[in-house]
Amino acid sequence: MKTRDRIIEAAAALLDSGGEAAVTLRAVGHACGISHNAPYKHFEDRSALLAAVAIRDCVTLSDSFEKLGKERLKPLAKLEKALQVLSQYGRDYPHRYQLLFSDRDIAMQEGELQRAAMAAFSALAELVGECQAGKVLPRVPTVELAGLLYASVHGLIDLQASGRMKTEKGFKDVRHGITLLLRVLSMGSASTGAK
Amino acid sequence: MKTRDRIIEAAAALLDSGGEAAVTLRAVGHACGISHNAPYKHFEDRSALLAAVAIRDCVTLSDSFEKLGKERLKPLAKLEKALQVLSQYGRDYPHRYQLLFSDRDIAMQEGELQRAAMAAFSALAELVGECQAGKVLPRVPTVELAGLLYASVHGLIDLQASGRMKTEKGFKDVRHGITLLLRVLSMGSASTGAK
DNA sequence: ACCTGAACACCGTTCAAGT
DNA sequence: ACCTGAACACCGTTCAAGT
Repeated sequence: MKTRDRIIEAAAALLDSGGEAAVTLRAVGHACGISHNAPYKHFEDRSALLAAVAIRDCVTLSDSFEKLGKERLKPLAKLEKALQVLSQYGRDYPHRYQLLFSDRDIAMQEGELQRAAMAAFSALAELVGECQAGKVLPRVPTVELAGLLYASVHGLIDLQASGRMKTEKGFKDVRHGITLLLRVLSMGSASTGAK
Repeated sequence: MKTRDRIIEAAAALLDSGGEAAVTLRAVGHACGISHNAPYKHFEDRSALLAAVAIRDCVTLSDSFEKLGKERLKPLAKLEKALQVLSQYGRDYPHRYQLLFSDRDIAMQEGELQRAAMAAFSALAELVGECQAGKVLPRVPTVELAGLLYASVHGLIDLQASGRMKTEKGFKDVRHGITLLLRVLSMGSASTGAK
């Protein structure tokens, strides 16, 4: 495995176990058996290294969504499955989720990350469009509905990832929230609703 | 003004202008005309100071929600106004918003912050309940609907605060997203819907 | 009770030097 | 092309000492 990839992997592992603050170049270097400033030969600076971690995960997610689009399932089932993939990622790797979907500095990165993020969104929007065609989601502009749906699910996942998902606030878990969301949304489209 | 409050204010100002990384005890001390370790006489550590900033804002928001509940307006108008107050806060102070509603370490704080956050949520849930009684929101358990609504709006605001609200992804602004959300939700309740 | 200055361990980043 | 060690400026935190 190339040094560059080993550095990314070490950074991801440190991020998972101790949060962003734990991703120090010294710890990364030590985990890879290199000096603390060797990473500078592979990445511009610390922020570029974190971006590389985010890009790797974003590409993985985007691929999952595209694969899901080709499965032979009902549109709504496909959409629900895609959203569960996202929420599973948020549950398993809360720090990486927040880096990819909630971090301000990461969002400023241009280029590769933007492209990967847009690809993921487009794959999701396509699934939403199929649901509308099948009359299981309301007939409002597709991109807008996809954006709103994505924002809502992001809200649920981020609430959990940040440790704010309390039962007193009406939350059981993200999966339950997504199911409720789709049910309430589909109520406004056709007679598919109920229970 | 007490030194303690001046420290909080200085921290909030630094947070607004340069993000969390800019809130160094040295900068805070300098802004207050005291030494860089004087804040330790008022707060346990840096994280407790940040928590104090979050608590102050949370109490302000909670008060706003309570006041809104007493206004003479239609339930849905009250609810929409409350959500706009929240989104306005997110637009004006994105770093403070993310500290209060997206930061992991802040969420771990017990006591005062938890109480303020719960009070804010309860005030919101009450408005949701009024809407359901007025048949403009679907008849699902009130806390669950309030939780879902809060999560969705949080998702919209956080997307904007983190710099991810791109028009290609179907977003105009948070206000527009909230309106769309309430419209789609109310479609599934009674004949109030349409356009 | 509140503040200061010096000190410590830790960090990102730079740079001259090595293979 | 890739790596190292020393150095720099900057942190949070602690502590003895001052009023």
